[in-house]
Amino acid sequence: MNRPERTSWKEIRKAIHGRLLNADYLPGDRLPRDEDWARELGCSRATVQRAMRDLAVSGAVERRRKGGTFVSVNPVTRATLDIPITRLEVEEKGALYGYQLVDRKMVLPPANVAARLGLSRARRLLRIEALHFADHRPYLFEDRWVCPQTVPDIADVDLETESANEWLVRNKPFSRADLRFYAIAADDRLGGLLDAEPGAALFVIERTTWIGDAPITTVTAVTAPGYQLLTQIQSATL
Amino acid sequence: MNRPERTSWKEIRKAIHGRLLNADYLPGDRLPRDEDWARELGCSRATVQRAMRDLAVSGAVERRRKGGTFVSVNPVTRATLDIPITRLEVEEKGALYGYQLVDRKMVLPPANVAARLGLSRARRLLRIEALHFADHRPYLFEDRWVCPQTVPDIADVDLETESANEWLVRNKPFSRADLRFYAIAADDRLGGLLDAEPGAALFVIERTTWIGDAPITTVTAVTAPGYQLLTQIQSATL
DNA sequence: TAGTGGTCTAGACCACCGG
DNA sequence: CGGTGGTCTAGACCACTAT
Repeated sequence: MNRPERTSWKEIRKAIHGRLLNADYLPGDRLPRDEDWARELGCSRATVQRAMRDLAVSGAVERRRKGGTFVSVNPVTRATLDIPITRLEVEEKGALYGYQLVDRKMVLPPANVAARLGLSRARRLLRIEALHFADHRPYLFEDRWVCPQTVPDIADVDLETESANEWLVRNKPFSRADLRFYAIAADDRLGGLLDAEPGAALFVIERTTWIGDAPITTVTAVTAPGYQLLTQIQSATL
Repeated sequence: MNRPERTSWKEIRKAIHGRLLNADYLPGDRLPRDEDWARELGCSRATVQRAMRDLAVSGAVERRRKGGTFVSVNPVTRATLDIPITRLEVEEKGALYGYQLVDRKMVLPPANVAARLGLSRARRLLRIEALHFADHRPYLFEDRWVCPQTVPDIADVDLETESANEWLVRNKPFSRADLRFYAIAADDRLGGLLDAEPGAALFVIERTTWIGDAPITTVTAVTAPGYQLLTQIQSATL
C-alpha cells in the first residue's frame, strides 16, 4: 500500500469495494466525494469516477448529482444473459442444427398477443410457427407474431429455409425489448411437437421487440424438456 | 450535423451505431481506428473510446488491442436480470410477505449438490428448507445447502425468524456465482408446499455462489405456479 | 516490433438537484 | 444557489497481440 503500485481504476474499485465489504460504510450511508477518494487513494478524480461508475452499474452504490454517492440499500444479484440465435446456440453445443417451418399465415391475433405488442386496434398479423432441432431431436418451438406494418420485407423471406428468428435478429435491430421467463406444462400439441410427455414442464422465453414505438414481433419460445438457461457472475471483488 | 452540437459520447455512440445499422460495415468487418472516428466526428479519442466501450459491452462490436474493432459476427440479445431478496420482491408487488422455516439440519449432500459446489470430498452441509409467502399464499420454496466451513457464523442466525436468503445476501458477498433457470414438474411434496397441482409446471432459479475458491451456498428456488421473471432492454440506438 | 485499444492525468465546464 | 457527479479535452504512456 506504500508504493503507488501502478494504480488503476480496478484497484481503486477494489479498495472502495473493500471498505464496503468491511462495513466501514453501511447500506444507506453517504460515501465521501470522488475528490476526497482521489486524494486519499492517490489518483485522479477521473479514475475514482471510473471505479464508482462500475460499482454503480454492478449495483453496489447509487450516485446522485449534488446528493452524493450512497451504499445501496437493497442488494440484488445482477446477472447478464445472452440469448443467441437458436441455430448458433445449437451449433455451439456441437449438435447438428435443423429447422422446419410448421405453419405460416396472416391472422387476427388473440387479445393477449395484441396486448403484448401494445396494439390498440386489431390488425392481421403474420403468425409463424416453427421447430428448431438439435441432432434431429426437437429443441425449441417458436410461436411468433410479426407486424407486417413495421416489417414489410418479411414477405420476401423464404421462411421454409431461413428461420424468422435468425432473419429478424440479423436484419431488424430493436430499440426496446421485453423479456419474460416462465414455465408451462406441455399440452397435447406441444408434447407432440417437442417429443415430450403431455404435462411435462417446459421452460419458456417470451420476447417482444419494438423499433421506436412500432412493434416488430413477439415470440414465445418453448424449449424441449431438460433445457436450462445458464449464466455466470464475476463480482468486482476480484 | 453542421453544428458541433455539444457532442457527447452518447451521440458519438449513436452515430457509430447508425453506421452499423445502415450496413456501412457488415458483421466481421474491421472498423476504423478510434483516432479516425475522433477526427471524422470532431471529438477527442477518449470520447470515441467511451462510446466504443459501450458498444462493446452491449455486444455490437468486439475490440482487440492491435487487432482493432470489429462488427460482431453473432448478434445476441443481451439482457440484465436483477434478482432481489425474496422479501423485497414480494413487498415490491404490494403483497404481505411471510416466511416459514420448513427444516434445517446437518446432512451429507447428494452427489449432484456436491458437484454444483465443486466439493471433492463429502462433508456434512447445512441444509435449509424454507417457504416464502405473498399475502399468505406460497410464493417460493427455497431448498438450500450452506457450507459451514466457509460460513461458520450461519450457526448464530435464527433461521426461524430471518431467512437464509436475506442473511446471506446481506452478509456474505460472493466473488462468483452460477445461475440456472429451468422448469420442473411439481411432485407431491412440492405441490403440497406450494399449493400447486401435482404435475404443475414450476419455474426454478438455481444459484450457487463462491467467495474466492470457497463455496458458500447453493440454492434451488422453486417458484409457485404463475411466476414470471421479467426484464427489459433499452437499446443504445435511442 | 509496431499498431491498436486501454488507461491515467489535470483542468475545465456542464447538468442536475438538494437545501 | 451551490455542491456533487458527469463529461470533455489534449497529451502521455502502457499493455496486449497481430504481423
